[in-house]
Amino acid sequence: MTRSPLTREAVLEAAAALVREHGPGALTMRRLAGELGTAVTSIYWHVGNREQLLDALVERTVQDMGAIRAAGRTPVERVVSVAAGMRRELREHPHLIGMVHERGLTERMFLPAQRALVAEVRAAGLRGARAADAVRAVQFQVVGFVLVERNRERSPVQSPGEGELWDPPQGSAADAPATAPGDPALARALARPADPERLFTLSVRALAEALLAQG
Amino acid sequence: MTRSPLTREAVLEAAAALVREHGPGALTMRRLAGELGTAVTSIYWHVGNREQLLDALVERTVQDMGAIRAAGRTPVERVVSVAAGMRRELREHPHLIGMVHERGLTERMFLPAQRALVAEVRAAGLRGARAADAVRAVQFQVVGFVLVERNRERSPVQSPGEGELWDPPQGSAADAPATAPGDPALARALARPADPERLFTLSVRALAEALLAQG
DNA sequence: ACCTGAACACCGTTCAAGT
DNA sequence: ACCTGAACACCGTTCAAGT
Repeated sequence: MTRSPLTREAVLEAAAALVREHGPGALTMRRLAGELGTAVTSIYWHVGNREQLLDALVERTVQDMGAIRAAGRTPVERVVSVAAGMRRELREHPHLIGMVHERGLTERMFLPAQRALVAEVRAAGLRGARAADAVRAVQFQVVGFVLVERNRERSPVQSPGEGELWDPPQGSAADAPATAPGDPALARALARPADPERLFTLSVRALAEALLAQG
Repeated sequence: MTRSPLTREAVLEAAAALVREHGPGALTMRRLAGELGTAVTSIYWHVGNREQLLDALVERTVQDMGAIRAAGRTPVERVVSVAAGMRRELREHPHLIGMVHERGLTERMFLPAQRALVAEVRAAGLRGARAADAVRAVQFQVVGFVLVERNRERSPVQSPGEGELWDPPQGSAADAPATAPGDPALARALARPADPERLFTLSVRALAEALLAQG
């Protein structure tokens, strides 16, 4: 029953499967060895230590990420479509995004998207440092949004606090300004959980509108 | 040499110190016990398991966070000042923010800031669901930005990829649109590392301008 | 060149036993 | 009510030894 000889590629494949199916927490060297039917120590020979294994894994999926193409008529709509594409790609790799983030590779991951954003920003008439700022603002916005969003999904017991907002601030100092006097629709809207999809589009569009208006 | 009896408060204090000085990774039950001069198992009696200890720790510092007051003349400037305050508070607890984030408490952490934002958004004339969207958009923007920013700081080997953007896309398909034809200032700006402080203010101001303009 | 088991230094957690 | 040590089931990593 000699197994096919272990390769670096096979190790990465098994590791990726483990992460995909059971999350990054399930990726232990010993469990991986079990999955591969080898001794733990063999893995070290092929991919170095655990940290290097994770690096390779991340590198791999970053390169697998597809290009992002703009769609829409106005530059603002095209920027929004690129942002939506970035978000979609991030969300398609729910486990990886955290690992990419921890490794500081989020920007490299979005080089193609950056290229697309540059084109749109220039089409809107922005040049030089101002154009660069606009591109970066959108990139930060998108990545940041997805990070917050993903976290929100993982721990759904978020909203209880949001209701308190409308009770009198009991323990707090009296210098807290009175807010939302007589706007029950606002209060209700904030009490409801946010619709991330809508909020995302709305935010990116607002940001893009303001930034591109300078062109 | 009988030590003063162990209390829940003492455990939390020691744990907080450990995190503050050596990061969350240093907070192990055994090391904590060592620091306190007790058996590991005593900790369990006082605070439950490690997860509950972290919960309590986070809860603690979330409540310690000060109120945030708006400053400035226009609603936009006042929103920007609140956002800056949120960012400052987050950055003052560099280790905690990750823990808060993982526990999905970021929003609760910012209830006072939300109250301030509601006031400004209403001052700009927004009402109901539209006002709620504006508030949430800013909140997401700020928290997301700080998350991305913090990650960037932790792994400074980020920029190498950004240079590649301006080389001909060698391996990539020919369908990649040509970008930034003849804008060396843009290329240079994107090659330089971003100035987060500037980018933050710029982004929040742009977002606030567009959102508040609807009022 | 590739794979192995043994060993080291860590983890979090449970539990029966002490006072 | 509070604290303890022993024990269990895990970790990542090193290393000398095998083929």
